[in-house]
Amino acid sequence: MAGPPRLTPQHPDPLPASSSPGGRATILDVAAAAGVSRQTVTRAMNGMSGISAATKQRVLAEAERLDYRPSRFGRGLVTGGDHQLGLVVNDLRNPYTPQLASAVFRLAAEQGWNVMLADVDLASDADRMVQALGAQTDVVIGYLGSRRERWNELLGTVPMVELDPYAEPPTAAVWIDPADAIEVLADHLVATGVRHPVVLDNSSPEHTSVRGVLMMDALQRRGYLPELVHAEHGTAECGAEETVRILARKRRLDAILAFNDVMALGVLQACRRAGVDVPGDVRVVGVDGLPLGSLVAPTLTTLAVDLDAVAREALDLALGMLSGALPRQGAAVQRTVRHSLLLRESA
Amino acid sequence: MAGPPRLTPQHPDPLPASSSPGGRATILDVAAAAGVSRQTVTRAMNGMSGISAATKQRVLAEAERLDYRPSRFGRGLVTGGDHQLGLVVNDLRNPYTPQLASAVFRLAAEQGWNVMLADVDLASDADRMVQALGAQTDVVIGYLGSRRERWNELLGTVPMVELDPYAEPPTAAVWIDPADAIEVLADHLVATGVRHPVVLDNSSPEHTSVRGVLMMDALQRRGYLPELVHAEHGTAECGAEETVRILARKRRLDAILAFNDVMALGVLQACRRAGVDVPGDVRVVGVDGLPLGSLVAPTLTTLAVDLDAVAREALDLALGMLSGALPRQGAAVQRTVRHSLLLRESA
DNA sequence: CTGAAAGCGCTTACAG
DNA sequence: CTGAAAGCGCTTACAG
Repeated sequence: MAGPPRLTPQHPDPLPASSSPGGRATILDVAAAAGVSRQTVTRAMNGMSGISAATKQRVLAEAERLDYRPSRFGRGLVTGGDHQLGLVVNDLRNPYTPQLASAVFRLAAEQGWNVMLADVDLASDADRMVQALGAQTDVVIGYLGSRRERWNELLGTVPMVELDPYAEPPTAAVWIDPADAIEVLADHLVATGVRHPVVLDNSSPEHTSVRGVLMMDALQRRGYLPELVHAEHGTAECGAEETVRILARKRRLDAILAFNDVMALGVLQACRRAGVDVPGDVRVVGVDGLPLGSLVAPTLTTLAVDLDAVAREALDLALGMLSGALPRQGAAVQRTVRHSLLLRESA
Repeated sequence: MAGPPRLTPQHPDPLPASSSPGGRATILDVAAAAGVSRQTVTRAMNGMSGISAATKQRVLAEAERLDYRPSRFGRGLVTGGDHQLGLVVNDLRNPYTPQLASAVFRLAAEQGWNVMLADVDLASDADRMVQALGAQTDVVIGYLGSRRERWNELLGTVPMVELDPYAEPPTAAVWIDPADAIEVLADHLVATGVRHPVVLDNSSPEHTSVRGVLMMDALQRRGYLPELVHAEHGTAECGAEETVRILARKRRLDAILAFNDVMALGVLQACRRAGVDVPGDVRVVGVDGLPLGSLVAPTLTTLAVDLDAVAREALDLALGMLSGALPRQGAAVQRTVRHSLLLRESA
């Protein structure tokens, strides 16, 4: 009746070739160590039913001893995993960036999406970061600047939504358009008696920014002869330095239109230190509408943009492309969000 | 010589059961559609060598037609995937947060780590976010506050490094300790002739913050009878509102120590509007050392913390635990970073 | 309560 | 240049 005696006990799972010499412990290592099958390990690790308290405890102890952590890839492969969104930004320390990122995070979370962030401004290996982002996410949103073609290549099949493109984009994009607000602002400057405005652009002499061009044009069409100043960085420090130079050079000057709010904050600071009254002597205007602008004195007049709207449009495009409801090219995947003049004290 | 004729062409890969009705196309769908094997699809998708231009083009065309994107799980399972770090923060719109996040991102990127961010402050489903974060990352760093026990459970086997714990933590942690700087500050207040300081805490009457307690204690030991004011939120608005109340109530008052820089900015604004000179009438001090504090007038004196150091210690702990060089419990996985007094104009 | 089987979607050898 | 085989680490049925 009895068959030949089994000399070796039947092992529930084949022993792993080597118990991970160098690599992480796997579910089979734990199973072997605890003398159970891998699905019993799964039950213990995930708090599932159908396992005795004693077995569970023994498995968990072995798992801890082996420093076992389930692979997110193995698990994701079978469970499907979560939806993941990549966000490319330029410098988290610029107050604009977290304002945008926060809006994206909030909306994404509402839809059950996780967000991975890549700050490519301070990165020496931005290409690697973008590629890694693409490898870990289902869709990428962000500021791509002049590197968008290269990054679009790097991202391969991962759909991309560009924010604030500097020129007609090859992919989906959300334009952030200051043109209308600039017209309103120019009218406001005329109405308040400005005579000699300066545009403080964040750009190089070879390449004026789009918003710099729009500002100059709107002023010229109203009969102004505005000066255009190029500042290398869009920071408060740079804004302050350029303002010191401008004030030293120009006798007549009664308005400074800065490229963004952060630079305008530097302008305000430089004026304050030079004893120049804002808005009495010089009116100052920023762009972005950061809450920060209402913390300084005088509070900052600015061309505000609704970053919640930017985030909403971007996510809408991203999810639309993913679901197949939207194409991945062409006019159907372009949206526009416009600035609006936010009058505070500085102009 | 010739064998029996093959009536049906040999298919390189078995046809997928159904060409993904509802799900995403897989590599087998593309292989079938292009009439090649899956490894040829891999070659085409990943720009590998060993594939003819014609085949590659045909495969890529089919991939595009089927909207095929390789699964990051399938790929990660075999390639090992990247190292991924989770960061839990409280509110990206608070300027402190991006400053910290930026430091973590920069250091993580230097070591080839990607970062996933979860902002749990504005989230209704913070628990789900933390769990999702744990599922996608190898280690989690962050501000956990009173929810740290629950989240530690949720994270399961994912190691955790708590930042700025409010009390002795069960896990690895980086303390951010203002005690020394507060002593230096208190001496400074004495030296500059302050008589009637107020501590503006971000807390409830039932539970004063650690730093509030330290401030009160340091002042009392120097013979002061400081008043403690509880502000509900750590925002500029709240700081301004409380300051208005304090100014209306107290005739004698010559220093306000705010819970953080952002609140202190609100204090400065309220003083400015009330015609109270800072630092002439009232000295104002914040905590954090945000760059922002040097953009206002007067510039903000503050207890600064080196967030690069915080990020460095946190990453060091995280990577140490992951490599097994560090235990996952106990004193060995606790670090401390101290504030220091940064004297600017407001005190 | 526990385990044997199958399979998630990919890539990396290896063979031709 | 192309394909057959094996396997990454896990979970989900299913069988006992």
